[in-house]
Parts: sequence; structure tokens; C-alpha cells
Amino acid sequence: MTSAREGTGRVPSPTAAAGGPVSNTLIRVTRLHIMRARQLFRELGLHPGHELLMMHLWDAGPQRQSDLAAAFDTDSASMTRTVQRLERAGFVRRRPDPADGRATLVETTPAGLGLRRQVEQLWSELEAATTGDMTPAERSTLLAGLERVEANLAQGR
Amino acid sequence: MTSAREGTGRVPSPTAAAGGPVSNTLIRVTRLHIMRARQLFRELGLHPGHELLMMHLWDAGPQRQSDLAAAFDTDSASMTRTVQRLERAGFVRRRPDPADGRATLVETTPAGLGLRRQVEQLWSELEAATTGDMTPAERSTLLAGLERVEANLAQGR
DNA sequence: CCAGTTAGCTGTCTTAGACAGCTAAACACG
DNA sequence: CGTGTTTAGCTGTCTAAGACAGCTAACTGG
Repeated sequence: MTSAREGTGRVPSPTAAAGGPVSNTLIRVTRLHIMRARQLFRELGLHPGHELLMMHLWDAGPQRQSDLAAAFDTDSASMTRTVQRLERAGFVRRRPDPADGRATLVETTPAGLGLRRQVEQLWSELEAATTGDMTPAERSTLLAGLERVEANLAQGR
Repeated sequence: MTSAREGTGRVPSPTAAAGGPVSNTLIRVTRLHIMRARQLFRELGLHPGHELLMMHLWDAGPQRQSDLAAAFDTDSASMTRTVQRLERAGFVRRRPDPADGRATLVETTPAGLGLRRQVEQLWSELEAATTGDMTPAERSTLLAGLERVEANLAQGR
């Protein structure tokens, strides 16, 4: 492997750049992370991503579906069905927005609220499984790097 | 509303999830990363994940489906359909494994090979969009952190 | 009041992953 | 040699996500 980087504009093939690219590793890490999350939350009856929606509701209180769709950067159609699934599972309920006859407010049910402790517990376990062996300094370095990446990817959308 | 495109895309912070919210940030980064990848590869007719399969075939040559399933940590049924889709798109073909009558070898077609340059180009663009503003040192710090996380998550599966 | 916009729902399409059941080939062992 | 087991792959079914189109009902601004 030549340490000399070619300045000719040809970027070295990612496949040849063994172990190199962040994207590659990020994809692998992501896969593992989501698998672990799925495994942790499945026993609560939550599908991956739904725990985030529940956490949002716990934090922010009743929300209109349109706000939820915006917060999770998805489509109102997708959010409709996600909320329906959570409603069927008994974790959220909907009621008409008194301030706007078109809108519905989504809020947690008591059953959904009862999940909170467990979800937060599992969330901590997930975090521990992810960064458990890191020092606070290492963790915050990683976090800073991820936030750099986030800012990079968020720009130019 | 249907738009939701103007949303911040930020997944709300998980309560007071004590500790380092690496998981949270990872999820947000992942979402952005996959969206960018989708956007880049869509024009080639590749769905997210398929480019990885193609890269694997380019690097490793013809592979049995069972090996592909193992390499991508999925099951043979899913791999069957993924390969069928890529076959329908004309990027791979299958032929019986001469060494084992039960197995089929998956290999790139000329059309698939013709994609290689473009995929590698896009892959570089993705990498640049991800870490473009980082110094090599920062990039390798991030990579090391991600690999730590990968090792953490891989253990105990 | 009317036109245009917004909120939400439904239908349809494509993809993904999981799981079960099936065939056919390979293999191991008595 | 034959028989039973394992392996490779396909198909069907279920659930879920995301995109897109079309629709109704409600709100809003002129």
C-alpha cells in the first residue's frame, strides 16, 4: 500500500481501502446497533424506532401527528400507520385537537406510560452495550465525531 | 402535509437518558447516512444495501448464496430474494456450483461490472459527505471509536 | 362565501426481515 | 448399497417501513 496519496483526483477504491472508510464501518456498527435494539425492545412489544416515538411523547407530551411526522422526518402516511400500530398495541391513544378540527393529538396511555421505566432501563443497557468499556473522555470524543458527521450529512439536504 | 422535508430531521433527545447518548446520536447519524446513500445510489438502480452486495462480489468473486447470506448476516430466504432482485435488474447472474449440485454461484454480469466504477465513485462521495471536513487524524480517531463500538456490540450476540 | 391549503386516512407498490414448509442434492453410517 | 440426516435454495406468509397518489374534512385568507 502506497502511503503516497494520489492527488490526481482519482480517489482510491473504497473496497481496496481495507478498514479505511468510515461509511463502511458505520454501516456495520449500525447493523449491530439496530439488531441489539430490536432484541432489547422486542420483549416490550416495541418495534425498532417505536421506542423513540414513545420517548418523544413522554418528553414532549401530546403531539399532533403532523408534528410527529416532522420530528421523525417522515411522511404523514407513514406516521399514520405507525401511530395506528402503537394504538393497536395500546401504548398511545388519539383524541381530536380542540384547537384544530383537522388535527388529532397523540398521547401516551397509562399502559404506554407504564413502559417508560422499562424503556429507559433498556435504553441505558443499549448505551452500555454500545460504549460500556469507554471512559467518559473516549465517549465524548466519539460523540463529538458523530456529531461532526451528523452536521456534515445534514448539510446539503 | 406530505412534505415533512423541512423538518430538522433530528430525533428528539431521549429523555434524561443519563450517560452518553451515543446510541441516540448514532441513530440520527445512521438515518442521515442511509438517506444520503439512498439518494446517491438510486440513480444507478441500486437500493440501499445492494451496493454492498455488489462490492462484495467484485472483491471476492463468485459466491454461493449461503456464503452471501452468512456474510451479510441474514437468512437464506432473504438472500434468495435480494439476489433475485439484482438478477432481475441484470447486475448479477447465477449458475450452478459445479462442486455442489445444491448450491448456486452468484456472480456479477458485465452490466454489474460496468457499475463498479460508478459505485466506487459514489462511495467516495458518500465518504466525503460523511467525513469530508475531517483531518486524517480526526477520521482515524472516529474510526477507532466506531470500531470499539462494533467490537462491543458484536460481543455477546 | 369561495379557493386554496392543511391534516389525516387509505390504497398501492417496493423492499426488508423473520419464520415455516418444501424439494433436491450431498453426506454419513451401518 | 440403502437409509436417514444435513445442507442449499425456493416459496409462501406475516409484519413493517417508506414513498406516492388520491381522497375527505376542516381551516384560512381574500
